[in-house]
Amino acid sequence: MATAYDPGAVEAGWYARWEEAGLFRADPRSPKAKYSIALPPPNVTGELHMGHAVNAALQDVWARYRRMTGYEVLWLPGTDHAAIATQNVIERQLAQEGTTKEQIGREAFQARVERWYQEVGQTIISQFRELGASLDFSRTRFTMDEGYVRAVRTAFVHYYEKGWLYRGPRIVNWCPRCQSAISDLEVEWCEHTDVLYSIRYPVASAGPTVTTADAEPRGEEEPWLVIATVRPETMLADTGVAVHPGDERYRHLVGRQALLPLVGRRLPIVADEAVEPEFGTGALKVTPGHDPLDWEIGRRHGLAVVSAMHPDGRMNVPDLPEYDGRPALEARELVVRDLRAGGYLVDARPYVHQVGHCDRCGTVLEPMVSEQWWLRMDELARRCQEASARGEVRWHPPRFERTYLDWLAGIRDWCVSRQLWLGHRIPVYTCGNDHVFASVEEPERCPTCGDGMLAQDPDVLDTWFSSALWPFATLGWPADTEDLRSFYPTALNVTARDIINLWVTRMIFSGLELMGEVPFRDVMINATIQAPDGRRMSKSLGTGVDPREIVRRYGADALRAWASQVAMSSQDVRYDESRIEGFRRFANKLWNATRRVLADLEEVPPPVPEAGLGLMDRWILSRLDRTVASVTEHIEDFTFTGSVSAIYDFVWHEFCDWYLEAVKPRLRVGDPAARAVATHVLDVVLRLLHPFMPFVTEELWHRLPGTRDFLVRVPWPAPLGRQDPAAEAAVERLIALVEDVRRARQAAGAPRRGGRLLLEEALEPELAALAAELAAVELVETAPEPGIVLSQFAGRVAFPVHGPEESVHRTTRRRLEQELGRVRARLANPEFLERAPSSVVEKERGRLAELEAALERIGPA
RNA sequence: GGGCGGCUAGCUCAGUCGGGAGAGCGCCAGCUUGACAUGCUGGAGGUCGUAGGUUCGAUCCCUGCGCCGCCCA
Repeated sequence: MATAYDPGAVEAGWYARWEEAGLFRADPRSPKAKYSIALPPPNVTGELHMGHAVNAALQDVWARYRRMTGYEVLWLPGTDHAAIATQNVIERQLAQEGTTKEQIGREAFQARVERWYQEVGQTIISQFRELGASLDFSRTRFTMDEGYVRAVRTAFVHYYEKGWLYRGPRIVNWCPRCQSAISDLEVEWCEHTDVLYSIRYPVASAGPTVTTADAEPRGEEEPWLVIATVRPETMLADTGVAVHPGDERYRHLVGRQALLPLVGRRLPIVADEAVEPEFGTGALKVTPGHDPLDWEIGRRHGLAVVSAMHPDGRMNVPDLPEYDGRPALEARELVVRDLRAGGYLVDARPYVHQVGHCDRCGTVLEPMVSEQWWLRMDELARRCQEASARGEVRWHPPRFERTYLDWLAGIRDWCVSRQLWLGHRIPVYTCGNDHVFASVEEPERCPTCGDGMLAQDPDVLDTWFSSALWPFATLGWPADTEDLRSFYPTALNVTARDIINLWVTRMIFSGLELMGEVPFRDVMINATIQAPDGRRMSKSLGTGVDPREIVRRYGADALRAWASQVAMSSQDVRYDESRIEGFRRFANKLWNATRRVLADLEEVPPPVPEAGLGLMDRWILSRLDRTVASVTEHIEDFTFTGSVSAIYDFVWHEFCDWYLEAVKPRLRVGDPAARAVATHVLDVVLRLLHPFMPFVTEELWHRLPGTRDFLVRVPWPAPLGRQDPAAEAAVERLIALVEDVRRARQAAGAPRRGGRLLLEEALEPELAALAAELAAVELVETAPEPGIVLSQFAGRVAFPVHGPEESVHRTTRRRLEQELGRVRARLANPEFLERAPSSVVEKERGRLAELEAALERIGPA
């Protein structure tokens, strides 16, 4: 066995053996209880990043733990076609080659995409294998594979036939670069500094006659209104002016008309609650075609909708040739120039506000009116709320349930259509006689008139529409499959919090509506891993971390243990490589501890005997029982941090630091109890650690004597009922004594070994001898003079050097006296004695006695 | 504007059903210790963001404030 743990050497080969043994292949006919997880499918936009690695590590803890606790586990992998994101990736590639998707055409584009899916899909799967993820790759799914297409079409037709899917012109977030609508949740808001322009809109005279656009003030009548806007070019599509109904300044103008500068259109002046009287002058230009709020106002007041922009973001105003066809920003400059020339521009000042960007390509979004498909959300949202009220989905941490409920409470209909080349085509057809119908199957003729000239809707579905079906479409839905019957609902969904509403919520209502049951019982939200600077990891900024690089340097086990320890933190976690490195060292520690135990094993040791154990044996078995309980409880509570810490501390600071150090001589001479106990502890530790560090535990497990099945098929350890408070108390005294002597030795500047120790407090003889050995001193029966008085344990020790005793005592005395002062002050408070629980008071009195005794032993200065 | 979270050692983070403040890394000093220098031994380092309140007692509970981050509008 190598003297140093080498993750690369340990991890190579195991995954293939696991797969060969079919360990991760789920059997729907197994009599065991079922436990399933649908892996959140990574986008096929590229390779896995740190977020995926963390997410997968947590799921694998559950998958392996549940297998070891007797469940039939299905952890189902797959990938998501991520239409808009993938299309962007391919478009960027094409741009680099100096072409565009329009130039190569739909067919060639499709072929490109297929090739890309193949390559990236393979990379992603091999990355999961490197991480040790115990996925059932025989069931790998893709959101565009044949069966999945059927699921998507079935879901669509289901909603369509219920009347919940409708098509209509509405204002949407439009990305001029992607040339597609995107949903509210895909808007990324960024702060921008723009210019806020104040513009005069003349008020038309009361009569029906049209006045000239550049009307001058006349008489006592209000000659104009001033409106404010950061997007002056949109005024070309204004169809009204709105003021707040309670605004005295404008009350007399409501019902009259304003004249739109540069255009000459008459704009009704309406009163609407949505106007903020404090903003600007309190008068709002209403542009229903290019602003969501204005769209609502326009609807309430029956204002016309004018669209002044092409889908690519250029102006569409044929009547105004000087602006027509120009990009929005260019048109903005021209409009401002002309307003200024016409005397309409009152003011222009810098203005900081939030601007929506496409979260896929970063382009500034243009609210625009277009024809889209919408899914009615009222009933679906209500079902989610009811399921939540019944406690059917448990969130971890629980507060995230509110993220979901708050969103549902203010929900709006879901724009499910996208104007992309990539994705699930909307299964709606129109025949030559204008009959419109939806169909799961590819139809040949119109079901109403039999016409065969069918045109399919050109749009595709929002990717999240298909992702929402993931937990059951992957199991074969809409077919009634064995997998679906055995593994739905799934047990768990582990997800980053930024997709709670994009994905988790939509899976829940899709499951409730299409399967009649929630898709999972538990939702575990994993923290986001940030770059060390506290910002999101970003590929373009070079702050991203490639998990494969980390695996290469520290091992998948170290990466996973770290992920388990940090990823349920309350909030984001900054990436800190030294912590991952710490787990590599931990694996080395475990490796060497195993090596040490194995070095003296000649054969399979007997089981741990009931009697004849030493105090150290009883102590470590007792501590082990507590560790088993703690690790298990923390997994069940979704607080893996506690599990990892419990096992780390036990292995390093109890088993290695004290037990192994203590029993080395016994192991060497073949003490059967020590061999049995040490082997047993390793046996249990490797099982406890396996879900977190599968490779190194598997490797060491198979090196233990005896025939060994794969760890994931070995039962999860249960406490042996070996808790032994007496042994724990006795060994605590031993530790206090050894630490006391070591501290005194270093404080005195004494050599590493040697010295005489007198015990003035009872300690079991076997522990006394052990303490002398561990502290490298000789036990004596008479007081060594001069000696250093110990503080935690009653005793004194003399080292071959003399002189520093008093300075050591001074330091100790100062420490003890400080502490004593605090305890005395507390006990001097009559209210404390009266009101604090007696156990707390007793504890303080005990400490007082200990401190006083220690000071007494040391004596006065 | 509304909501949520964070603020604990130099750094990254645990923790506390209210009762002697922890880990890893880093730092200082010393060690070829019969498993491990990916190690061993000892040590330094914190008014637990801030101001109040409740309490015998607050890092923990309550209120206000500040800064950082996220979500929603």
